[in-house]
Amino acid sequence: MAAGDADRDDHAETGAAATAPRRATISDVAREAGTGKTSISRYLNGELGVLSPDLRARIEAAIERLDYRPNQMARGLKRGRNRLLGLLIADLANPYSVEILQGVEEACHALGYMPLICHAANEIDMERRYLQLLTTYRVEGVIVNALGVRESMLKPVGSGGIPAVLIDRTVDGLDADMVGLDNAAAVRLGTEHLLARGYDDIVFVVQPFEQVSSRREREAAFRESMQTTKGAARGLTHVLELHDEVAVQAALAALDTHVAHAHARGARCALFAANAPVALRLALHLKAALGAQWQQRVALAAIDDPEWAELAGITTIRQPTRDIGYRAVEFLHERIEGAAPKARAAAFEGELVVRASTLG
Amino acid sequence: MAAGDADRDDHAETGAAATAPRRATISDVAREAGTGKTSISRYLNGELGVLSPDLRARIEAAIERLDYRPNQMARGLKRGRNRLLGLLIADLANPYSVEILQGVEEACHALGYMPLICHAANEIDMERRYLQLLTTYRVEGVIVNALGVRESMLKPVGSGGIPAVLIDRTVDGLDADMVGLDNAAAVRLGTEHLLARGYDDIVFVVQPFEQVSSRREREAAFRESMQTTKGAARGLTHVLELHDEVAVQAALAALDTHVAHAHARGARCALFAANAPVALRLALHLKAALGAQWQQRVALAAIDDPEWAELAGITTIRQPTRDIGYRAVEFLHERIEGAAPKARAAAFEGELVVRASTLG
DNA sequence: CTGTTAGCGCGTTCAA
DNA sequence: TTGAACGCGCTAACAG
Repeated sequence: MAAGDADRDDHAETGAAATAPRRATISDVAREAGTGKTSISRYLNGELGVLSPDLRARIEAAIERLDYRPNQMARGLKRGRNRLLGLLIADLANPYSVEILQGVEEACHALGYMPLICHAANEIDMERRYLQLLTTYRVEGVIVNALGVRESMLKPVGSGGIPAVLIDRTVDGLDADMVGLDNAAAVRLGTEHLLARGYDDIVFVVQPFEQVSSRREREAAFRESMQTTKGAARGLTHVLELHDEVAVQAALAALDTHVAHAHARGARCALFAANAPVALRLALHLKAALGAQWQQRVALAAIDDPEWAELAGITTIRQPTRDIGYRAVEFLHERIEGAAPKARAAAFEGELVVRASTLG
Repeated sequence: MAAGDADRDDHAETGAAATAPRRATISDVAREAGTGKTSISRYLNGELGVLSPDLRARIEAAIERLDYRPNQMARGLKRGRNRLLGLLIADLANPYSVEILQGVEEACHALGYMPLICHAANEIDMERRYLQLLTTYRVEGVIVNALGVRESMLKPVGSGGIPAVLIDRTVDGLDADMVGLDNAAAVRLGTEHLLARGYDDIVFVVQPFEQVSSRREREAAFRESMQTTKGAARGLTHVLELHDEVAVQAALAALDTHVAHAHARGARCALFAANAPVALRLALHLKAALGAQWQQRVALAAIDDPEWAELAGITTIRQPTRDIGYRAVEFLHERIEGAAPKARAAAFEGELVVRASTLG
């Protein structure tokens, strides 16, 4: 009927199936309050002292009546900041990540940011995709906990680009802020506990660690802390590629024979998992291989403290995940505000939680 | 050219500490390619056939050179759609939620949406806050899995507002799409399994269920399936308020005495947890109270199939979480595209996973 | 104290 | 085939 373009007024109250009653804009509010957009904007931005009580009341009423909500997008477009923080997580199925998340959210909440959470689900090209997407949405900063990010991906981030902070792992050739566990200390804590408990054959089990700095550091720390030990305890590293079932089976078989030999030798054997996913896989295998009483045959310790640790009774090194997440946001915030361009790093201490598994 | 306004070229490579080299805009690209913004826009929107090969090449080059990324915010502002989907999750610490998330992400990926994940961490005013925030960011739709959302909160959502779909639980007085588990069937599956296994004293353990529809439904289904049973099996419901430690202790104590009495009576007792968090709490308690061999004293089954279920050897009813999340997005998508205003519901079937716990 | 004006980065007519 | 002009919802100078 109408020859015009967008001048339809069919959004009248036609009952229930009304076609999306356009959300009120700042202009609508201005009209409703009988004033200009500027005053509304001022009101919204808390410049209260500058408004006459009368106008202020009218504005309040109008906003209420129209159920008006300022459009963050438009706001961001103008201001240049949209209060969005990108959060790239490699694997949300890992309880560690969720805990980090809580800290991040808490901090965002406190500092007025809105976290845009991206879950790469361990897929490396997902990471790339999301990183681009975050860029596209003009997030003010990114917190990255990823596996395959190359320096090239964050190129625009590190130097002249979006402020970034890394969690738990660094990226080769990229100098960004970094926050995580004090891996060396944590591993030492675990190793020394096991040694003190009389275990003299310790196997450190870790996922392929070439790519991920924290894994590398933990493994190195393990070797070192075993070497500096006076005793004749044996230390060995086993690699578990969790996403390759065939490889896992082979590795577990190798582990089994190692444990068997140790037993035959009369040694007391302990497994030290580098993180929760590894620990879970080990526990499942041990249970399947040795029965419900597996705990009495081989000790298991791990970095990370997942919810089932207590149930399985394994000794763990708990990370202050909440603090880590919180600090990450703080770092980012400072950078966004334009502070300290020198790359910083925060390493938090882990806490040893001794459970039945290593009391044998 | 110089008479213009924003013709500053101070973004030259001044070294490392360059002050945030403003991201290229569409105008920059146009200038670089020696053309107008319109052509760039066309190129971006895939209207390729309308561009001369020459221009097209120049544009491509310019974009490459400037590392240009279209600003989604501005784009959304104009178009009215920003491809953002709000996702409100009550508790990410619950593995169920994370699994749902995977399905949602997968679907978003496929349909071209960007999920904006909000984690309420079981706090009811967080939910409110986030719901407002989502509105503020003009998400095109919301997927809600929450505990305290009232009809009033989603008022603007249900009828004339943002399209919404509920996961796992409905909201009183709100007719939105809904997707979740077929609770009645799932509970029946579990109950019948337990009865068939010879358990004749079954305790259904659930969190306070007045507010959350799925809990209500599960409890009702439990009572019903116990009643329709011919045998003389006993059925009882216990409530566990997980966030109130005092109440939990009391409830667990009551549970203990119940189990003891059952044993004294010579009955075979089984616990049926309404979800994973409850199951975990129960398992932890049983282990503490009965020792590592608790499994042999009392059977434990649960709805939900967390990663530790296999480790603890408890029988579970696994939900097709991925499908649920995926379907939720599909529903939302259809609605966003302006389809079917009648509220639909999708109930997925659970799958019984029998483990040692109920084979006693 | 208040309103007017000019864009933010982009898509979309409408002419050329 | 291409480009100029206008406006999305909002904020930030400038006047009044």
